[in-house]
Amino acid sequence: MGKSRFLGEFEQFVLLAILRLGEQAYGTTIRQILLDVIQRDVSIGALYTTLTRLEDKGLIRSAMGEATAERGGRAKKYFEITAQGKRALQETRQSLDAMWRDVKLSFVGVKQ
Amino acid sequence: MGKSRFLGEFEQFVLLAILRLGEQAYGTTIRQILLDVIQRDVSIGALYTTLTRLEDKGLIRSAMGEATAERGGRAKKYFEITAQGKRALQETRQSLDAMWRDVKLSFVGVKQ
DNA sequence: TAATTAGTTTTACTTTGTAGAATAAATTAC
DNA sequence: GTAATTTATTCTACAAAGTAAAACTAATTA
Repeated sequence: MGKSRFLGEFEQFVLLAILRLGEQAYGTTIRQILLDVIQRDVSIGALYTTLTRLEDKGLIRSAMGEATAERGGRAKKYFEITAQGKRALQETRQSLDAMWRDVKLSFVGVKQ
Repeated sequence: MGKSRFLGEFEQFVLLAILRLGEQAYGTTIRQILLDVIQRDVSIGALYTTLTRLEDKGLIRSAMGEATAERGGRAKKYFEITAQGKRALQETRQSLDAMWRDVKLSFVGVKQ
């Protein structure tokens, strides 16, 4: 249950990472996607803190996976985005788009 | 002097508001643009806190305007974005775009 | 000179971002 | 069969960013 109306900037990236990972979204893979796609190297602890908070707010849900590791390791906790999470993501994006609109014009001297 | 590498979500909106206001960017007008464009109603105190922090980080600069009020009121403090601020804004945007790319496909059932 | 008006600063607290260490549960080597 | 190794999550603690409300400032006008 979140009283805050907006997505934090890192929360946004985590939600997007989960979306693009689909079935394969869990701690390690989410961290890796962030590293691959936007070169953002966050500690795994930092990531889990955010995941926990997103779940508390109802923007994602999780389910423990089978303990089917090939070689050692404990069970994975898979995440997926909720309808509310998608909505939050879209609203944030729309606001950003609205603010960027026309601004481009004033952006002289900086490559877009 | 900012050690944190990323723009906060509200910081981003404030920078964009300043950009689109051009010469006319000061407390009241920035607040109003946020309200008009994205229906975000933030207290004036909250806004100034963020403006101060953005300036400390070198993302914007300010200059006191003449005390040319038509009817009462003190001098305005005008803000403008620095080159560093533009860069930060663009980098944030590029990261967001990169993360959104392809994700659209998995977005079934939600209107874009 | 007291109201009024338009604007900025201060104070205080909540929420979000972040790392590092601790813990957990499985597999394999001896 | 137990000690290492591996893969993963949880806990703890603190810094940074978001936010409102109240205080303050400096003009103008009645």
